[in-house]
Amino acid sequence: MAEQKTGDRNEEHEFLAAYDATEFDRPSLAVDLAILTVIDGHLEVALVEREEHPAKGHWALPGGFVQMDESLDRAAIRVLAEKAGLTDVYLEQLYTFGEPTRDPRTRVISVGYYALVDHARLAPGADTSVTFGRIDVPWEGETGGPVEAHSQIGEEMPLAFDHADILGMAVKRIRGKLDYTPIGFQLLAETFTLRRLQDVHETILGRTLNKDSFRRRMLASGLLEATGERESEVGHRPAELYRFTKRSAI
Amino acid sequence: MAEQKTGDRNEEHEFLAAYDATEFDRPSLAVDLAILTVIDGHLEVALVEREEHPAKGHWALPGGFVQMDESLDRAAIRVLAEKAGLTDVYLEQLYTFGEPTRDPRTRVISVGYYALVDHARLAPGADTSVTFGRIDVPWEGETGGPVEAHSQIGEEMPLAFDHADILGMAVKRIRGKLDYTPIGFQLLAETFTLRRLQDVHETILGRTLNKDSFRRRMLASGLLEATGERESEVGHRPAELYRFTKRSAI
DNA sequence: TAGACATATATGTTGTTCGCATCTAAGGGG
DNA sequence: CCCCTTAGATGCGAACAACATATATGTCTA
Repeated sequence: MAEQKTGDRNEEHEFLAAYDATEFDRPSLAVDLAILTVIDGHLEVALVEREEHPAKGHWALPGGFVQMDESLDRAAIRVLAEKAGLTDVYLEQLYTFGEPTRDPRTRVISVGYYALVDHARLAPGADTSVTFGRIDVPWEGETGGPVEAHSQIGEEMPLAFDHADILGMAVKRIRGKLDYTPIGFQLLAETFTLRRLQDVHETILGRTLNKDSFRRRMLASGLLEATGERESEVGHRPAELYRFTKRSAI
Repeated sequence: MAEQKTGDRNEEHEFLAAYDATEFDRPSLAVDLAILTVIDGHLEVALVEREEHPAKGHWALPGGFVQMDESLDRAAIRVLAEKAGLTDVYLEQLYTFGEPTRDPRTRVISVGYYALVDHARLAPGADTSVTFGRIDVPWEGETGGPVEAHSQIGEEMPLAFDHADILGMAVKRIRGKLDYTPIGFQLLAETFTLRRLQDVHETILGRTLNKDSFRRRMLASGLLEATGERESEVGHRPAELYRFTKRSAI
């Protein structure tokens, strides 16, 4: 990096003091979260029913406006805690949506995030206002496009604003990422069997995988370590329990 | 989608009319573009020297504020045309940068984009204010992290704001994308030899590739079609010229 | 004009990986 | 104690990658 001279520094300071921040029009800035989990062989997402206009009666991704002193990541973490009562989950920025008409109130730019969480962490609190909806993906592989959602009893859950696009982008992203990154672990408890991990992968990808190839691939990745323990009370031979070696962090 | 009753429509209309758009603080919103090309075996990026504070004397990615009635993509296309005189190039949203302190003037959120363009399209106009700098990538593979730039005669070109991070993210993205997507074509002219295409891939990836495997992979992808023509005046056996079959669009 | 030279293109060989099939292991339940 | 179910290991062939070698085809030079 180049060093600035002291004269430059003073000059810059004066410039900044005189700068008028209202010179340009500014849109509102929000984060919207696709909080994903796998429940009973289905990919599900946290949704909030809108009780006010606009899009009253539709379902929205949990979201909130970004405060002036917080980063985008920090805003996403805050929304995750406030709306879903979750901390320490896998969270990643997805894409930013900025069509001028995406929100009828005013110009709102939404930075989309997705989070992956073990469904077992969702039940206990029940202090959250979110409902989980099952995701219907009308396309194969990583084609991409909007998706829809329905409740566990089959009722449609129409999505508000462009949230079908955000959610579709999230599904596309994790499908792609699953091929070369071990994000499947994030959707499981601390220890799990290889079968459970494969179930998660199959649910996300929407297709069946070869059992042996999957085993080999996972064990060869060096990201799993055997705990030495086994599952119990399963009515058949118990499988080894594995743990994610946190080496590669998030 | 669920139908709204007429009563709901009127109610929503009244709500929107009364909505106060100034309720929340709003950051400025900009787009910054990493316009990438390959020149003489080097990955280069379009940079603009800052002649005013802040970061005077540093080099910045071409960028601009998003207007209130234009989408993010449209803003990026506009900047591409205004600053670099380019139209119809490969352009994709990259990541959004929103650290509160990334711009010392005021809170500025920047939606990063990257563009890929054949370097031959950059020379003729010369009506642009951009200079191309060579990218130094201090990491291997797809590790990620900030990168630096230097001029073609070896002078450092210190990057302004967090543009080293934006550029680093762009390099990481295209390295990853190159493995399963034919974006290399975007950096070449209409027709090209397999050798040229391989050169581009090697430059981007920062490592050599096996020639035969590369040939097979490219030809098997079904995205290339032979033109029947050959290069000429090369001092050795001329190679077949290929063309990108636009089937899969951008 | 013949041959050297450089690179494109084709062919072959080997090792790795993936999918599929088969076999054995180990728990629970009747 | 036998049977059922799923875990986990082993073996085989196809597909594919890297590496090596051989041949084709242009320019350049003596």
